[in-house]
Amino acid sequence: MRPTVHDIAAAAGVSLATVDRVLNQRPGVRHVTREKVEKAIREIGYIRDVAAANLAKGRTYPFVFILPASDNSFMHGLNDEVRAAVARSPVERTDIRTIEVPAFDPAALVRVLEELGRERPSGIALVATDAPEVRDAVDRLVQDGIPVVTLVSDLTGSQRHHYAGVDNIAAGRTAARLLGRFLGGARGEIAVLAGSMLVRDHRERLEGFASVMAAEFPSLSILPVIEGRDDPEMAHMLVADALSKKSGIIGIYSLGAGNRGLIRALKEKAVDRSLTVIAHELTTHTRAALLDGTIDAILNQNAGHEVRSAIRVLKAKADGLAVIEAQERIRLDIFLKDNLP
Amino acid sequence: MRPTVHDIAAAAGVSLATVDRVLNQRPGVRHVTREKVEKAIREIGYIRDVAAANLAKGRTYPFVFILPASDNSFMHGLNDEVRAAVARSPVERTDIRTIEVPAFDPAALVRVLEELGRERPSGIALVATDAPEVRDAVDRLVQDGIPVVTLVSDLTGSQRHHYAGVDNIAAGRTAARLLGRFLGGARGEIAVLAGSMLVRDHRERLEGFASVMAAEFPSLSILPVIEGRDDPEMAHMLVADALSKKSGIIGIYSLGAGNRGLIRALKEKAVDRSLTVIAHELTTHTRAALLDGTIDAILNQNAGHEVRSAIRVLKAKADGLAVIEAQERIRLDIFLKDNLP
DNA sequence: CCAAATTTGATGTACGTAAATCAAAATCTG
DNA sequence: CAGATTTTGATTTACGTACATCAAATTTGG
Repeated sequence: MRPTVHDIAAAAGVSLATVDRVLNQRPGVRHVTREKVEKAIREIGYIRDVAAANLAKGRTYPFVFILPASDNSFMHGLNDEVRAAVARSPVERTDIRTIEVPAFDPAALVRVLEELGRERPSGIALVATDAPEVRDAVDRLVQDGIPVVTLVSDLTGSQRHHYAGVDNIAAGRTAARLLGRFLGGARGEIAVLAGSMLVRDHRERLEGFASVMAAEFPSLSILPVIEGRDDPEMAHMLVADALSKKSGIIGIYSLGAGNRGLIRALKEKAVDRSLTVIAHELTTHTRAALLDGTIDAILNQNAGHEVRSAIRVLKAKADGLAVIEAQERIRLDIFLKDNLP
Repeated sequence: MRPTVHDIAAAAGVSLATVDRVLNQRPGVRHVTREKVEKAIREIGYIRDVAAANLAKGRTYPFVFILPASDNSFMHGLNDEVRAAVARSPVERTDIRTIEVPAFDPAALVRVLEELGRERPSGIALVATDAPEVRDAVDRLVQDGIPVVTLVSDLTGSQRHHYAGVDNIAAGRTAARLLGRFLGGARGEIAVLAGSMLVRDHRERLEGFASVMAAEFPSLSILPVIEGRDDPEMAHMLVADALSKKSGIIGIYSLGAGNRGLIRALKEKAVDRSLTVIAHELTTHTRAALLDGTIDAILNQNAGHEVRSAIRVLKAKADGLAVIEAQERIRLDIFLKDNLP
């Protein structure tokens, strides 16, 4: 049987109450006694039974998720995953609330964060808009002792405790290599469709993409970035326009959302041309496009994993426990038409 | 507060004892009463507090993992992951034992399975060698009510409760598409290195690979499969030999283990040739080869996820609970040099 | 050395469920 | 309808930890 608090008490030659004081860092224990108990804990290899502890505490974790109000499949999916987590709340002892804020609007995000500073939940997860004022607001929360994790998009130079999202520079690099290799040694232009250079994940993807392109595929040149604000309508218009004007385009990297519009433009404009297309985020639309050959590869981040990871990290931080970074690493999925889930 | 057994009792107008009898399917409850209680459970939305239940039961799950005694990095990694799971045993209330059996030896595997049939652990996970006698042994265990999951390699037509591994046909198809597209429209021969056609995962990878190759990349022809028995020495010898004799080889698909030998052969024999190589399993060796350009892509199954998934499934089966198939799906990782973890 | 302050011990209750026991009530059998 | 059988109720203990209370012992300061 695994050792219990009673075993520690016996081993250290103190009472249960003292063991409890040491374990839960309550005051009123002399230094020497505390060390004696800690030694016993180490020696008999005691591990707290978390289930029993939670049961006794009856603790619940009030968490808040701040999500952008974007009308694209990825954000809808993220929303669904948060709702799924809410559904698991009774089992996980979490109490999750979501707040929607306008997308790409640092001021609105800051207002919500300041409001939460007063409310003091056990943890906050946010899809960050990368702006100095947001960073400052997050840093204030962290200074106040509230656990904060960024979700999907990180916050430059902030003190946030953790980032639950993919390595976007690596994602961009991967996209470049796939595109470059799929195109063989062909010569031509590559169009890049992004949401906004205001969000860090898009900037980073572009950065990674451009650096590998420049270093390893010199026969391909990148056109100025098209910013579609993750909006299908806007993306459609801009891409259709680019395809009409530039006949040298042989590849497209769509690093943001709003792929519905991109796909529509491709089907209208590029039936005669054979474009190689790499897009982000697996949705109903990108999936269908991958299967029918409109898109050649999809890079994906699993929203469910991100949300679950964020919750695990927030819990750990709220309890002052360590996070196993390797376990919380979010993988970049690469989907071809053959390995779709 | 979430409802408890007391709330059910009150709602159904019966005693706690009766509720307990219904919840834990103990005998001695009239049909009408049982229905009354079940109705109350549904209506107030009671969910059993698993933590409290496990605490009360003090139950542990004796599980057995049967692993092949193969000297390759992947099996070593799998072993490590099982050991890591053993380390987590006290927390997870599992009691995991591992048994090593000679690789590719159905008879030895059957002997172990029959032995376990007498011992009756709470669950068995095995890396299956795909043979009829193994299938029969597994089916007997299943008939006996012992939960069985296959790990990494599945068992044709058996009654095993679950398979914790990747979709190997999809893996082979993915490898074919990557190789085909990386090679552009080039014409030439593709060598395939496998471990043994005795294990189902290798057969399936080949099947998927060959079908996409035939359908979509007719300019590439597949050479007869080289069987290296997942052994680095043997793989080295066979690949070196093939490279010397066949000058038309422009690509290699290594679908099994023993990649150390393959890489050594490539570095010795193919310095002057530019081969496109796709291999399975991310190990120290394949990782280095990917980074230095000897290998172009690595398909990987995360052994840690497979082991943890197997344990979750065995637990669920042992408790007679449902498995969320979507959650237990093992993803196929695709690594280029840019997205290595 | 005494009083005050600090440290430690002893003990009990709670969390939600499992499981057992024994008594009481209801139902069935002939 | 008596007696046997089945069903139900009431109650208790246990799991391992958290947390609170009060008393006793020890240490500290003056």
